[in-house]
Amino acid sequence: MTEQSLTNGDSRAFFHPITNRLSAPLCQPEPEGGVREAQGASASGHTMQKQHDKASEPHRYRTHTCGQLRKAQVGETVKLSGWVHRVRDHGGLLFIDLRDHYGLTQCVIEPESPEFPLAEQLRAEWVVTVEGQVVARSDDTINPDLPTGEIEIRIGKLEVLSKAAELPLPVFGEPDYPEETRLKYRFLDLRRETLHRNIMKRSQIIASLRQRMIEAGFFEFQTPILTASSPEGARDFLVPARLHPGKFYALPQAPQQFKQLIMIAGFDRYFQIAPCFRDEDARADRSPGEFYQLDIEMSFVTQEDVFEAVEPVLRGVFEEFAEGKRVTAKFPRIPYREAIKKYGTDKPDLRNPIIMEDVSEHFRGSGFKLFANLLDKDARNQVWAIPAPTGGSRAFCDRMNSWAQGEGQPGLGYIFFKDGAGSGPVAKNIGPKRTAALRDQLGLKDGDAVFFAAGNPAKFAEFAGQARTRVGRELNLIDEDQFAFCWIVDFPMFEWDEENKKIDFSHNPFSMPQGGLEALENAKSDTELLDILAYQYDVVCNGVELSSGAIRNHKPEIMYKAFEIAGYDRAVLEQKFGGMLRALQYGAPPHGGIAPGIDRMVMLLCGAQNIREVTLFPMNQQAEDLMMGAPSEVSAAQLRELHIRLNLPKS
RNA sequence: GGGGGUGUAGCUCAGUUGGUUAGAGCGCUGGCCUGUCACGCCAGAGGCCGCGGGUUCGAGUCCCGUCACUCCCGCCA
Repeated sequence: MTEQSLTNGDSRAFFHPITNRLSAPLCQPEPEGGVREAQGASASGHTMQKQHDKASEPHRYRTHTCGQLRKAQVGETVKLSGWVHRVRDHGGLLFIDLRDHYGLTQCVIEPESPEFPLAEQLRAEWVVTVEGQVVARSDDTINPDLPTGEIEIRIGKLEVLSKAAELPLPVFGEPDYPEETRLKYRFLDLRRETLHRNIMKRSQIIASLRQRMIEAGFFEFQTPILTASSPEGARDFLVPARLHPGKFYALPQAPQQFKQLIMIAGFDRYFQIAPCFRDEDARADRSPGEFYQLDIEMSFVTQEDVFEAVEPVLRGVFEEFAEGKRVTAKFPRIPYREAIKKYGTDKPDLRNPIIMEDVSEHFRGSGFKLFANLLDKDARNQVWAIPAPTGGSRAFCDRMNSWAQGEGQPGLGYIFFKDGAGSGPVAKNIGPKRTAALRDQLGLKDGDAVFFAAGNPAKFAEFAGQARTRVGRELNLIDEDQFAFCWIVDFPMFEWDEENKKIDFSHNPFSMPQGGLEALENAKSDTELLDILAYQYDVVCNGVELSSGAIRNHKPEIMYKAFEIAGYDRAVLEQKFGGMLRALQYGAPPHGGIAPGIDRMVMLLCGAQNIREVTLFPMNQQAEDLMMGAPSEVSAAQLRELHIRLNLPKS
């Protein structure tokens, strides 16, 4: 199915210039060969065909789908049901484009037909059944953009199954409509080709993931939706417990503890297409409230084992749905600190070829006093170069500079190279020798430029990363034709919490520190503690963080120590993670896992900029479901039963 | 909680330094049309210019406030 569904799912090459519909409709059987039945189509397709072959009693609604008929069926009497996509009324002749999930078929009727008066009344999105003969179109009326374009149905009988009121949102042509309208009438929006195709692709991606995981020896288990509130992380969604006045369930932010308990229970390899709930504000790539993860956990594994299990699944599913784009053959492993130094972020977009470098030595004691003084003042300070191949014009450099100022930076120093020399104020100040040395280190040539960020890298790395991204985009250096994966490894176990002036977990308190208990006990100072790494990793694709994962800490004594370092005493740990701690005391296998975000994978594979384009029934940014009217008020009786009294804000 | 953008017909948008009766395209309704597939042609309906206040002889236009949507920051172990 895989290669073929790719072809069928490919939109652009087959995009119908006029109807905006795919010429190769979603999941339709191929005419010749006939084996090419994609999922979804097959079941009903087979049934229909069988019933048709029995001939005497045609199916109540259809003998074929709207994407199915070809020249081979010319002469047959068929029955199709679907939506009226478009009517073209020529007075003496009337065309109806009939649409269903599988495609589009043109039906035609003439005034002599007894059904003509009814046909004239048809409006967009009415649901109808059409019965009639398949006829070949004459050569000059064939529509080559439609898979069914060689035939049409001469309407014999016409039945209206369901009328449609005037549409708040047209399906045909997919004109731009406000998000609010699209969400309120989501069922109409979903009929549109683009969304319909995205949702189908999502379904196929999930089916593929599931199949790949099962083939790799993982078992799918369900974990509770009503569970206990967990102290760390995001805000919980709470559900009042009727049987326990004053107490609440929480929806799981992720099945994190459950999947570890599954390992401790001896099931060895777990996965789940897991819903996760976090009551945090939305972003374009983040649904408010709920999202899905491919949740994975494995026993008796090292970090390397997790990579070797997960990498083929991700690579495989991306290759399957990439529609020709290249997918990284072997995901490079980049230590966290190296990622920050080279890319200014822990989720680098490796399609961007720019790699930043430390060029402090070229500025130390140089005539460019601003940088030279910075380097003298504090040993931690550095100067980083952001090479900008082909960016060697004053106009571009100035544009970058004013962008930086708009970002609240003092500016963005630069040198651009032409006629064998470096130009710009920085080059003037450091002189030709240092300028040439810089150029050589960075491998730049005439027509290129380089930008500089200076100060304490901990403070400017993020901005430098943004500059790198911007340079890459503005200069068209980003190779859009690939999915570039990498593993980011060796995340620090702890980080400095500036707000509370203390050490805190940088990621997940359940991660195993590299070096184990010894490492935690041997660290003498905050600095040494902050240097401890964890078996904690991310997988990143095209600058999108798909997932975090870790080898878990399966030893209670390490857990106690780690929490102690982060400033939580024993009692807190026992109270908050009692179940987990208890489980660790009765024989826990070493284990680890990961949980790639499914919505983000689908977004990448659909080329969608917004998560609502790959979600069936999304909420808006205020976390409201405009179609169902959620959240909603509830009755006084419901509240009473739950022992809840509202205490609403005044305004 | 904070910042940016947007808000004129069902939709996409135009609307001059503030000046008569607020326009276009698409859609909708009606009529005509026998080969269209973004069909074509003719006619018509459709507006609290997001809402409230202010400045002015006069506000779609200027000012203040507010609301809605969206993007971002905070937040997302």
